[in-house]
Amino acid sequence: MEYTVQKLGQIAGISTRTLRYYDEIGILKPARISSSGYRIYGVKEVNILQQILFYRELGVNLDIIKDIINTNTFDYKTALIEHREKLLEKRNQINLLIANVDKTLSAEEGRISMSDKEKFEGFKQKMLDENELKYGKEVRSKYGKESVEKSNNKFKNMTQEQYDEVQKLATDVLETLHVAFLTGNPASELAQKAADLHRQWLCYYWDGYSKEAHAGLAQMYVDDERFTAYYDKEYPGTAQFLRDAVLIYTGMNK
Amino acid sequence: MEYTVQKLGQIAGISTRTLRYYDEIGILKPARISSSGYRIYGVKEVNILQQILFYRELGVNLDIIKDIINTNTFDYKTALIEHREKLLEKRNQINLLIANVDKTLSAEEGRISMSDKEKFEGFKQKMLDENELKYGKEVRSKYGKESVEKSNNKFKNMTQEQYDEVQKLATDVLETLHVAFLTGNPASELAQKAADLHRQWLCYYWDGYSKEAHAGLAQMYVDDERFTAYYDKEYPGTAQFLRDAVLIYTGMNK
DNA sequence: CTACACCTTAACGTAACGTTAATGTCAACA
DNA sequence: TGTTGACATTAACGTTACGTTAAGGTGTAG
Repeated sequence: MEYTVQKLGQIAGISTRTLRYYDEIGILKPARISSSGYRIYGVKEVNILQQILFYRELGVNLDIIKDIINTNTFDYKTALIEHREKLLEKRNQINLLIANVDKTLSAEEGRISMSDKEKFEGFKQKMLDENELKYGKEVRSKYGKESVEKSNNKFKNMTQEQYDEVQKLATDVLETLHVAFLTGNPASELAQKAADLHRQWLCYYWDGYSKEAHAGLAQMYVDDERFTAYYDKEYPGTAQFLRDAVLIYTGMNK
Repeated sequence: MEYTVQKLGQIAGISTRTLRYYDEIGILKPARISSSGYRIYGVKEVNILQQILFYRELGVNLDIIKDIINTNTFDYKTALIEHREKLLEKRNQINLLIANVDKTLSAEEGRISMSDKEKFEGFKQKMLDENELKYGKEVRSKYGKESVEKSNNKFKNMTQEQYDEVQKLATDVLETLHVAFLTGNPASELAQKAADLHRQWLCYYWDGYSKEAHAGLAQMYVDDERFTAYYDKEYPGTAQFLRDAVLIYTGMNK
């Protein structure tokens, strides 16, 4: 079976230009050149091309693909694992970009809702505002405004007892956390208790609990200095400790 | 406050080349040109530059940024929301790539298991140990031991009947495929039956079935010559036929 | 007056091809 | 045999957002 550029291009689903380019950069040379100067590819070249396209689809750089196919002692598996790492990194970058866009969008909304704030009154309302100010933006940016609004509604409908319970939970979390912190082990029973209390506390604010969101918030406690300051006030390092505990608690620690 | 290229570049954290380029493409013109031809920027330009850099950080194309800052009737919010969509799409693509790499890696193991299986029929545990020795450490360190153990347990817990069923399914897939192949139509009933058998077979190896992953694997059968060789052994073209059938079966054939 | 830091324009290089442009080749048909 | 149309070839510019020389003019401190 011999193929010209177009035939090979057709069965492989790529352009003739691509084949010429691959010839040019030495990634796929034709089996031979016809008397009239045509590129003629054979079965071996088809297989190599399949390899190339396979890696290309995975987003691997052509230079590296060149190494892959030129090195017969190539470690296929290691290469894929390394490539996977790169993809994860890329995804993280995009996640960051998304978070930034979200933040911007919610900040924009924040400005608009500021004018609506006159409607709000009462101490619960004040608390809400504070909460909003403190956590709204970040949480909103991460999990969408819907959940935050749900949370606000939930909070507005709290009874006095429920409200007291929340306050108590908040201090419980902190106290348990501090004692656990002294043990130094975020997997310890006490630390896990703290993480569980933290989850309970959260559930007063979030309508739908999810491990991912919980772990994400815990990570934020470390990333955002305002949160860090709150938890580290008495014992520096507590925020990080809480994050570790929550990661274990949620099973999100890889 | 007036700035030359370098001063502005320093406070903005960008190169002088970038500023000249922005001038060149008309995205940021200096306030005036000094008698000696130097670019002189003012406060207004600093603000515009901040805008530019802000959008740039979000990954927005310079052409679009140009529109944004040149159009006073520009709808920032819509633009950002659209940009967000694009980012989400990109992330999905990367997720797909990651999933493909993962499946490739695990399928690779599956393939090795298969060839070993024939040799060591009846010695499942021994094979498990070998697998563990060869790949356990590496995969475990990269992906956490959980998934590997899941896979092992799944395999270990197979009854003899289940094991036979897998073997039978594998040959069923191949036989059905070969007969269907002669019809030449991957949408034919028989070809779809083969795709379904293939799915059943897969489900013995994959913990969570998904159309995307199934289609991805089928594509790999065409892209990777080792898989191609397996399916094309008797009738060349079978791998591609299976892929087409699976693409139709999963509805991923656009 | 001389360094020396700073400014300028011009032009090539990057990754992976797409897209003309100008021209040669092959098979088929009148 | 001549023509047509589908194929092939090389060459070269265009794409993004600058980095990197190169060659030369300007401003100011010593």
